Amino acid sequence: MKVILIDDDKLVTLSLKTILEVEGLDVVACGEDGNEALDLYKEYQPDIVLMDVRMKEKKGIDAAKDILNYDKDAKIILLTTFVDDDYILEAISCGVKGYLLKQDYEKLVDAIEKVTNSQIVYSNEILSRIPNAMNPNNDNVLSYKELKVVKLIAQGLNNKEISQEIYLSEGTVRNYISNILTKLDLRDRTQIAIYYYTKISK
Amino acid sequence: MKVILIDDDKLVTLSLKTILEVEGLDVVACGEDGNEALDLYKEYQPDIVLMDVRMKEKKGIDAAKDILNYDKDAKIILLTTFVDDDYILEAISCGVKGYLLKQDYEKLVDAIEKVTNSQIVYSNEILSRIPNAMNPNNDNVLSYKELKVVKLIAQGLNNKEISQEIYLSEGTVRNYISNILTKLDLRDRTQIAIYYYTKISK
DNA sequence: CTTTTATTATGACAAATGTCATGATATAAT
DNA sequence: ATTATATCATGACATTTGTCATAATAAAAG
Repeated sequence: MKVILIDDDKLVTLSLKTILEVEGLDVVACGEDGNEALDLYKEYQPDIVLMDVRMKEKKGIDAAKDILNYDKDAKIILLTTFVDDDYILEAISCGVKGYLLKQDYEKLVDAIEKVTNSQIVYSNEILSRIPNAMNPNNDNVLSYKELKVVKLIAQGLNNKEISQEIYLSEGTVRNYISNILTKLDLRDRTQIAIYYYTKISK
Repeated sequence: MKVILIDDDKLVTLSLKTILEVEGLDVVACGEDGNEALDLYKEYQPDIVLMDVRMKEKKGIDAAKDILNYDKDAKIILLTTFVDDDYILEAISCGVKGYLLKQDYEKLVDAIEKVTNSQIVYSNEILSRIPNAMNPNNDNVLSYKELKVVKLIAQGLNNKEISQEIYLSEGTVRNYISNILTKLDLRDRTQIAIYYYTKISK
C-alpha cells in the first residue's frame, strides 16, 4: 500500500509518516507543496495521496484537481486544520475521496482503508458544514464598514481602539465583529486577521 | 507649504488630504506605495512627506531612506497604526523628522509646523518604547516549541486545540503564549497571527 | 402617515484569554 | 550532593471577547 504525503509543514508530514509506517503502510514520498503533487503522483503511482488543503504555493484542492485530471480514479484524502466551507463543495465535486481534520489522525488509518475499498470518507465535522456551504448565502458579503473593521482587526487593534478609530461604541464594534464572524463563518478575531492576510490582502 | 502623502490605504490618504487642505496645506501628490515615494519627491520637491511605515510593497521606512539618501534634509514624518519597536530606532538613526500614530491626527498639523521649523517630533507613545527597542533583548528569540505555538495560532486554533495538538495542558499553552507575547512585545494572539503573516511566513 | 429597514447602542451573560505566583519533576551544572 | 535550569502544570484572577435580546432613532419604502 503506497502512500504519498503532501504538507507544507514538515512536522506534519514527519509525524504522519511515522504513524502510517507503524501501521504497515509504505510512505513512498513526501512533498511540501501542491506543485509537487502531480509529479510525485506520476513518479510513484501511489494507492493513496494524503494532502493538506491549504498550502503556501499551490492549494491542496487545486493540486487534487491536477491529479484527478491525470487519473480520475486517484484516491486522494485531503487534510485540514480547520474547516473551511469554501473547499468542501469543491472537493466533493471534483472527486476527492476523503476529507478529514488533521486533529483526528486516529481515524486516518481507518479512512485510508475505506478509501482503498472505494468508499468515500468525509469527517462529520466537515459533512455537517455542507448545508451551510451549499446555500450561496447572499449574506456573506461584507459591508464597507465591516471591511474597515476587518482591516483594523488585521492591524492588531482591540475593540476599544477600533471603536475610537471608527467613532462607534465598543458594544457596537462587538456586534459588528459578531456579524462578520457569522458572515465569514469564522470563530474569533484571530481567524478574521488570518482571513485578511490569506484571502484579502493576498 | 507642499505636502505629499503616501499610504497604501486610499481612505487614509483621502482623509488626511482633507484634513490638511482644511488647514491650508497644499497636498501636491499622493502615493500608495513606498516605491513611488522617491519619484514623487523628486518630481514635486515637497516641504513635507507624510508616509505610512508599513506598506504592502516597499516599507515606508525604506522609502524614507531612499529619500534621505537623495536629500538628507528631507522632512519626512512617518505614520503608524500601532507602535512597532523594530522601526523606531531605524527611523531615528536615518534621520526621519517625525513619527506619529495615525490615531492622533489632531497633533498632525502641529507636528508638520514643528518639523518645518527644523524641530523633531516623535509622539510620546513612540518615544516611550525606545528603551525597550534599544536593548538587544537577547530573550526575544522564540524556542522551537514556541514557534510551533505561533504557527498554530496563525492557523486559527484556540488554546484547547493547541494543547491537544502539542500534548500539553491548556494552562501550559496559555503560559507559552504569555511568554511569546512578552518576547515579541505583542498584546494578544491576534497580533501573534499578524506577526506570523507579516514577518515569518512572508 | 404608517411600516420597514438600517444603524447604533445597551446590558447581561458565558467563554476565552492572558497574567501571575507557585510548585512538581527531571535534567544539567557545579 | 547540592544547586540551577528547564519543562510542565495548577489555580486564582481580571480583562477581553463574542452572543444575544432588546430598544431608540432616523431614513427609506409603502
